Amino acid sequence: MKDEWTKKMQENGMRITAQREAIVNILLDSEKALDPIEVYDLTRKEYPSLGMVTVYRTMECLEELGLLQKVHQESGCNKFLKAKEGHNHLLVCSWCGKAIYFEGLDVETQFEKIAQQHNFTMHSHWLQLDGLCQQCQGKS
Amino acid sequence: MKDEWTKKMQENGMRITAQREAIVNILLDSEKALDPIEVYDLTRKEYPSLGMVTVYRTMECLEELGLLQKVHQESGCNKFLKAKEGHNHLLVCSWCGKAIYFEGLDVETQFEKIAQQHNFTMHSHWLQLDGLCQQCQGKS
DNA sequence: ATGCTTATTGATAATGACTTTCAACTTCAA
DNA sequence: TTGAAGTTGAAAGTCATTATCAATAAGCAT
Repeated sequence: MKDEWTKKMQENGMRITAQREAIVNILLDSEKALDPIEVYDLTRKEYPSLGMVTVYRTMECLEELGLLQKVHQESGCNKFLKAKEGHNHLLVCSWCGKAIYFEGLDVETQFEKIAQQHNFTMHSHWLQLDGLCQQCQGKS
Repeated sequence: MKDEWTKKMQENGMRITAQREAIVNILLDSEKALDPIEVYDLTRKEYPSLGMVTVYRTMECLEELGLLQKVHQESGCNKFLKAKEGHNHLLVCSWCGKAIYFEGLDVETQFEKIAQQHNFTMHSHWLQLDGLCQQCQGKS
């Protein structure tokens, strides 16, 4: 997965720097969506001199390359999760933030139908289930 | 609808002021989700001395009362739409912002099933279709 | 209607997230 | 190895949102 990211970054003219590697490692390791400050704090454990600006810039690039995907939660709308191609259906734990892409739901056709009924041309949809994962049940 | 809002506001100890009435009018009239600045600008046409802070506070209260619902869009995550009880399925025009609550989709059971499969207890879900409404087709 | 308690208002200041700027530094292709 | 071009981080700037507080207004009790 890291190779894939590195490749895509290089292909798009991005240089691989130590800072970017550290940031990418954090993002790839995380099973929850992270905002820039969280990434900053986590990454500085490995790379203390890292600047906040670098985090913003790197995450922006990674999103543009489709490697990161924005996740909106109660806890913030600036959180990013490693993207999973063609899967924008998410199950998110509202306590710990753990995010799981799920499949096995065949609703796209129904979505299209709804859109047509209202004379909309649909471009994208967004489906997110919020709840508590097994570890966090009973905590809220 | 306005009566309903006024009633709910009063029941919860909120006083009905001219400013709040003006803000509520704007929100009830709008067929798209608005952010605080948009509400501020629109409302000042009727009530020029209105302060930004009042907009923030009023909208916050209205959200707490369940009269407003947050809508996340590309254009911002601080937009609010008049809520429709029990309907969190939205069709949003990505050009003009027009938002329509839709029904006729029976997916809650499937959502529950997905959650169970991953040992989640689901609390809420969020479904939004983004596209272009009839008037805006061909504009983007 | 009148007064009084208490919520509300808006100007101002403060905060906090994010962006811009720029000189020094690093990557990587030649 | 060298140099052009991308990258970095400190500092300053911007913008949305929040806190503060004295003045004001709502609405209840009289």
